[in-house]
Amino acid sequence: MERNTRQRTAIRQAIAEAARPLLPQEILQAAEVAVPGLSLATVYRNLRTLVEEGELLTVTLPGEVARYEIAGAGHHHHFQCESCQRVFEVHACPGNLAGLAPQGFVVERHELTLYGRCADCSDPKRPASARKPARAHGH
Amino acid sequence: MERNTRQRTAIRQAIAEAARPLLPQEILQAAEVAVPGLSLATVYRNLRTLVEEGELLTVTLPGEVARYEIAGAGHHHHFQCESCQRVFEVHACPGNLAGLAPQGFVVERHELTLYGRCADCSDPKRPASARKPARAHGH
DNA sequence: GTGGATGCAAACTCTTTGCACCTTG
DNA sequence: CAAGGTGCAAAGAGTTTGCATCCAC
Repeated sequence: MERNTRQRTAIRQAIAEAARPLLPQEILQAAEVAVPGLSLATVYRNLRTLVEEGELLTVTLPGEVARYEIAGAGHHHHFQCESCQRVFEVHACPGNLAGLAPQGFVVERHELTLYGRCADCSDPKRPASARKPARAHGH
Repeated sequence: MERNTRQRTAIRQAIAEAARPLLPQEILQAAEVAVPGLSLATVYRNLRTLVEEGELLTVTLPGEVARYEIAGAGHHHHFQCESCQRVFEVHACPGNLAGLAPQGFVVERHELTLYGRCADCSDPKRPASARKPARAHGH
């Protein structure tokens, strides 16, 4: 049976408030404000549980680690800003992609990712350097 | 200056012969036939070098580790078979995706991945279980 | 001969797991 | 109070790197 712990509540809320797919690290940062001492392992365990329950969706962009978003928005795609690295939902779809595959291939679903500049970063009045990127590690 | 070692030659050839994007592990397996004792570190080092030189392309599908393919095929997308997990090139593109993003977003490029059954796996005469999957790990 | 390349093992990042303790229902 | 949840640290997978040795040019 499912329990409602402070930790789970804080994790759920952090994702709900973000309105965009978040990294586990970002979720930890947002949720540990409400629950000091929250561990990354707990974030991962809850993410898995919430995905299995269908409350969250895993968003995996090419070459990126998994992000998490609230489920229920229906079929959609994602846009990643190449300036701030943040990911946004795109509620549009080119559709009708079954014909693109070679002879004999059966297309069942598709993933589309758009790249470019988000509204903030393409606005000359608000340069990218003024905003905090969604991830900061540099290999 | 670039050198042509037996290792680099074997790695290059393994990828060229595959005609589809390969995992580092698959490249190692194919290349160590020609160069016994080849190490995975050498595969990774050469992959990086060859990508930097523009000879190879990194193919990163959502939620998958990087694969590598020969560069120069022009703009294309990929198809992953959900039965054998292998990845194939798709030389078609829906095009004209710039209009899908929200107001103020600038689309510069896109990635599209199709999922379904490859020609082999959708052919009832050749069941998937008869073919070797491209990756075998099961978390 | 010398600088790039290799093999090995250790280090690193991201994620999962074992275990003892704690907390919710 | 029992089952599920948590924190910590250790373990795993995939990838990178330090270092001594090797070998192409």
